[in-house]
Amino acid sequence: MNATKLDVPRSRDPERTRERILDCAQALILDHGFGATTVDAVTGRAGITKGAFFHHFPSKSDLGRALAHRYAELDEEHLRENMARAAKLATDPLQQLLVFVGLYEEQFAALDQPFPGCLFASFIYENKLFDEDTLVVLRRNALVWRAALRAQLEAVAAVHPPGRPVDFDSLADLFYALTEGTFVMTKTLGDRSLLVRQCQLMRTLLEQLFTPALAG
Amino acid sequence: MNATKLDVPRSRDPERTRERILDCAQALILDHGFGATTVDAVTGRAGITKGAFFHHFPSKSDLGRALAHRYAELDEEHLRENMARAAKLATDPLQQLLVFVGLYEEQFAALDQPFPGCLFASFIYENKLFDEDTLVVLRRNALVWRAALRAQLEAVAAVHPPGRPVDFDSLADLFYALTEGTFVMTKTLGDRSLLVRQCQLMRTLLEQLFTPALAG
DNA sequence: TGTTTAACATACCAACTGGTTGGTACCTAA
DNA sequence: TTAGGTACCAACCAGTTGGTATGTTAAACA
Repeated sequence: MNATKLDVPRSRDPERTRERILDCAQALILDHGFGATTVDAVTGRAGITKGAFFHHFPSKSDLGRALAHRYAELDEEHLRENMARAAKLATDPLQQLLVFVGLYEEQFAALDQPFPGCLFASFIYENKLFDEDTLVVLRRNALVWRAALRAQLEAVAAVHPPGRPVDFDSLADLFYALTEGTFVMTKTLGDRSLLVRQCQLMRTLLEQLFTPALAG
Repeated sequence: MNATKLDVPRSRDPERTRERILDCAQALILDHGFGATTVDAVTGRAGITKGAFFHHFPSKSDLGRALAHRYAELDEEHLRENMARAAKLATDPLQQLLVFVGLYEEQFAALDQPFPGCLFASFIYENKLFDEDTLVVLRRNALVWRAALRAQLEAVAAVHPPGRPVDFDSLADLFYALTEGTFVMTKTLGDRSLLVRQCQLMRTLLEQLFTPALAG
C-alpha cells in the first residue's frame, strides 16, 4: 500500500506516538477505508513497529473507536468555537448565522491540500465493521449539529419570520448533509472550490428565506 | 452431509447469475465497504462458488468496475426518466423543477427498507482501491447531474429571475451534494424520513428563491 | 447422436491479515 | 543503586485473502 514514512526523530514520547498513529491511520482511512487500511500500513507510515501499535491500541477496532472520539471532539469544539465567534461578531440572529457559515467558508478556503473528507462518512459506509460504541459517536455528532443549528434557526425566525414555512430540524440538517455531500463531490471531482461555493450558496438561500425583500 | 442431489437443477442462466453476484456484492459493499467485502462473502450470499465468481469476473476489481458502470447507468436512466416525466407534468420550468424533486421525494417515500446509501459515496471513500477507469465513471456521473440541473435552472431563471444572484453550477450541485449528504445522515441516524424531508425543504428553498413573493 | 463449449464446482496456494510472543532500552521512584 | 513499569522492537503465528488449476455438467450445436 502506501509506505511513505514520515521520518520523525525517534523520540520516546508516547503521547506524540499515539497521536501520530491516529494521524497516519486517519489519512490512510480517508483514501482506502477502514477495512482496507492494514495496521502494517499504519505502522509503516508512522515509522513504528507492529509491537508499538498494539502497545498503544489493544486492537484495530480500538483504533477505530479512538479515531471516532477524537474526530468528534475536534469537530464539536470547532462547531462551538465558530458559533461563539459568530455570536460575538453580530447581534442579529440571522447575521450571526450568516457569519457562522462565512467562518466555515473562510476556513475551507484556507485549506491548501485537497480536502480529505469526513471520517464519519467513511465509517458509516463501512458501518458493519464497527461496534455500537463507535457508531454512537457518529450519531451523537449529527444530533449535536442539529440541536445547535436548530436553536439558532429558531432565534432567527423569531426576528425574521421565514418567507415560507419550513421544518427547522430539516433546515438544521441541511448544514450537516450539504457539507457531507460536498465532501463527497470534492473527493469525486477533485475541485477544491466546491466547499466554499456551497457555503456561499447556503448563505444566499438563508438570506432569501429569512429576508425575501431586501430592506433598503 | 448432502449425499443425494434433491436440489433443483442449477439454473444455468449466466445473465442472472451475473446480476445476482452484482446485487449481493452491492448490498455487502454498502455495509462493509469494498475493501472489507470478501469474494467469499459475495459467493456465499449469492449461493455460488468461487470458481463461478471468477468465471464471470476476472478479478475483484473487475467486479468493482462492473458495479460502478451498472450503478451509473441505472442512476442516469432514472434521472432522465424523472426529468422527462417532470417536463410532461408541467410547462413552467420552475414547476417542472419542483415536480422533478417531488418525483424523487415520492420514490424515496415508497422505499420500505432503510435506504442503503450510494455506491459511489462508498467507492469515493475508498478511492485508492479503484483504478482510473472506475473513478471516471463516478466523476462523469456527478457532471451529468450538474449539466442536467444547470440547464433546467437556466430555463427557470429565464422565466423567474431569482430573488438574489446565484451561481447555477453550485445550485445544480446542491441536488447531488444534498442527496449524498442525506444518504450519510440516513445511514447514521437510521431515520428513513430524512430523504423525504430534505426533498420538501429543497422545494421550499427553490420556490422562495425563484418566486419570493407569492403571486396571488 | 456425438462433440464442443460455456457455466459452473472442488481443491488448493502464496501472500497477507490482525494479533502475540519474548525480549530490550529507557525513565522514574525508592 | 536498583527495582519495576513504560515504550518499543523483531520474529513469529494461525487464519484469511484474492486468485488458480483442474475437474464436472449441462446445453448448444454438427
